Amino acid sequence: MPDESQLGGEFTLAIFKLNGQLLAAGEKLAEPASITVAWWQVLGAVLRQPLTAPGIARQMGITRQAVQRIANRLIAEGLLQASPNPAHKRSPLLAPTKDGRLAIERIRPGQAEFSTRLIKSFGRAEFEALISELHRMSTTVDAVGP
Amino acid sequence: MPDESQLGGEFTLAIFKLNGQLLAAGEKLAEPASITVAWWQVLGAVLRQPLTAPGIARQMGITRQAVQRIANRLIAEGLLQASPNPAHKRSPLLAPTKDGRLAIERIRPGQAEFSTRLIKSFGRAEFEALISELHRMSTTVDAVGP
DNA sequence: ACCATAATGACAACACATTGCCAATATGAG
DNA sequence: CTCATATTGGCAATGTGTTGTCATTATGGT
Repeated sequence: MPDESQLGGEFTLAIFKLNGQLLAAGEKLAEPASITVAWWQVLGAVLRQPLTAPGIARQMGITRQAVQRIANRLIAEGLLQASPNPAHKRSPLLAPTKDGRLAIERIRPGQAEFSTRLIKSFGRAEFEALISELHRMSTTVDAVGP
Repeated sequence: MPDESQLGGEFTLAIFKLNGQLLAAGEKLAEPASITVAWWQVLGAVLRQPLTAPGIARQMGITRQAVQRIANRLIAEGLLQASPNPAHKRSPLLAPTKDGRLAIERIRPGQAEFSTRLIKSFGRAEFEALISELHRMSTTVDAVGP
């Protein structure tokens, strides 16, 4: 059993590194719309259907407080709007404004271009297989994790 | 070409999620030593040989300022010590103190246990293959990236 | 040896995420 | 209906990372 500990560390570092690389790539892609990656993620979460702030947080896998602060900021910037929620008097449904959708639209071409080049360069079949393995790894970490 | 854009997004989200999961696991593992994951990483970087703060940063792939602040904190906590650097009068070499090594030692068993269980559950061959693909993906992102 | 350039440490401002706490509001079991 | 419990938004403190700036110190080409 050659060094499980070291192998685990190598895996962790590989994920951390890729996380940083993708964040940096996202910043560049989001720049033309003058928004940050976090704003992009929140706006993206409500493109298809309005959600409450805690609902967005659950979908993104981060805390509701983090989403709440970004949502407040996005509302102040006029990119997100709150509508009364019939199911929750205290928790309005959040949806992008026209400007919010415009911002996402301005990012889309660059994102599509980047994805296309990345997948082409990495190999489409291998790309899909990698995603599949990453999902399986997520499940495994949840099952095993300390 | 079915939706490269969506596939790219799915990949990014998978990496972000795993990043969060591994950070959370790391926090739990580091807790018995009362240190954070960032402290652990910095201490881990100088276990084998002393490095300067910018040297640690280059190895970790983050900015020297981020490392510097953590290093200053670790020195204040008595986990890291600075020794004169013959090659750089302004940039001391940083090495763990006895307490610093003790802290890492206290983490090691849990980390080894977690790694072993993770690799066993995921499959060793698949685990190694995944790391290899992640490295290849890092290279691809660097080559393609916006 | 000299001087432009690079590297380093310190400091500040900002973005993002976390935990913990509080008060107000839903929700659901009895 | 009532009351314990869960959810929600707001606020504060903290940790981690970034960029930018500044003064000081090395480094290297001429």
